[in-house]
Amino acid sequence: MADDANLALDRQLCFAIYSAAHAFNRTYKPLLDPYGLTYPQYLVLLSLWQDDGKTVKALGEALHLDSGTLSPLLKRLEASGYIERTRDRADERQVLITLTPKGREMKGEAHGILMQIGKAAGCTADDLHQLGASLQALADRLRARQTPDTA
Amino acid sequence: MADDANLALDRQLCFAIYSAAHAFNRTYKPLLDPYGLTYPQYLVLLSLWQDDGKTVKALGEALHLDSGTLSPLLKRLEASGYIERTRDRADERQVLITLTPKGREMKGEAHGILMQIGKAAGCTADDLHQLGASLQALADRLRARQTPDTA
DNA sequence: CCAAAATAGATTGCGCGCAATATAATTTTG
DNA sequence: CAAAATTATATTGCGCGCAATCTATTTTGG
Repeated sequence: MADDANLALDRQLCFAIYSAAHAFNRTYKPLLDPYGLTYPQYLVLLSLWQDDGKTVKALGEALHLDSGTLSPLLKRLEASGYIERTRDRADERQVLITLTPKGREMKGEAHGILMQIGKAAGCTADDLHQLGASLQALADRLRARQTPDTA
Repeated sequence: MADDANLALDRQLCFAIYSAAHAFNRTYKPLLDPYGLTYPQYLVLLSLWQDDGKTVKALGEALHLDSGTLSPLLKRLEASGYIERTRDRADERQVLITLTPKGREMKGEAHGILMQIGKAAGCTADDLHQLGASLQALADRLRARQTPDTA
């Protein structure tokens, strides 16, 4: 019956995203281990390289993560010397996240890491861009159903 | 320079997969909560519906998970009544995972869940299938670099 | 047949990811 | 201007996900 076909599709897509995310994680791990970084921590650095000096909240919005995840993660990133956490003088509730020199230097290493990933992914930059765009669009649609902003 | 463009691509794709996986997770959560299931537990059921009576090892290969993840997860699935864990008489090292009646009945509920997801994803079954295939291919290429099976 | 190697699962420790809650600072209201 | 509501971050608890280690059971080889 059609139900079984639908279930197969469900399994295929859900599992594809789930396992692609894990495959990425596992591919990055050996590349990031030498720097004492995890994949989510690397994403934080990617975000800061683009735009340094964010608040925790802004970082959370950029990465779709909440303070329960970010607070301890950022403490570890500070402990390993990549970022600094400073209370905003003007609004003491906020914590500003800024790159240290070590954090900025790491950006230079990222290029080599990227090359490795590109090789491992084994397709053209265009293919990757296309896939990324499809995924982002899908994720955006899923998120739109969760938080009906336009009330 | 080109490096910055490459970094942007890196950020886009890595982040797209990472955040799409989380978006899926968050979309499934409210649908699975009423059944006391988590997303990885649901994936185990999907796999068993297709092929009941696997060993832990076979399940791990199907889902790309190891015993460190599966052992406690399967114990929870047993505790909530969806599966049974029985030692294989012929080889006492192995544990066979089989669906309980409750586990088999849950397959009927999956159809409704799937409909919800389809609606939330907001695209045709064909689109989803296409995207799933691209992702699976990418994940396979990434995994191929990690474990050079063909030694 | 028995010791060594291999195999299947389980356990431990650590880092997310998220819900729920707590705390502290700021803003809004009465 | 003080109490209440809001906002930003931190903490706690639980379930993965994975490396490393451990135990128990085959399987192999001498």
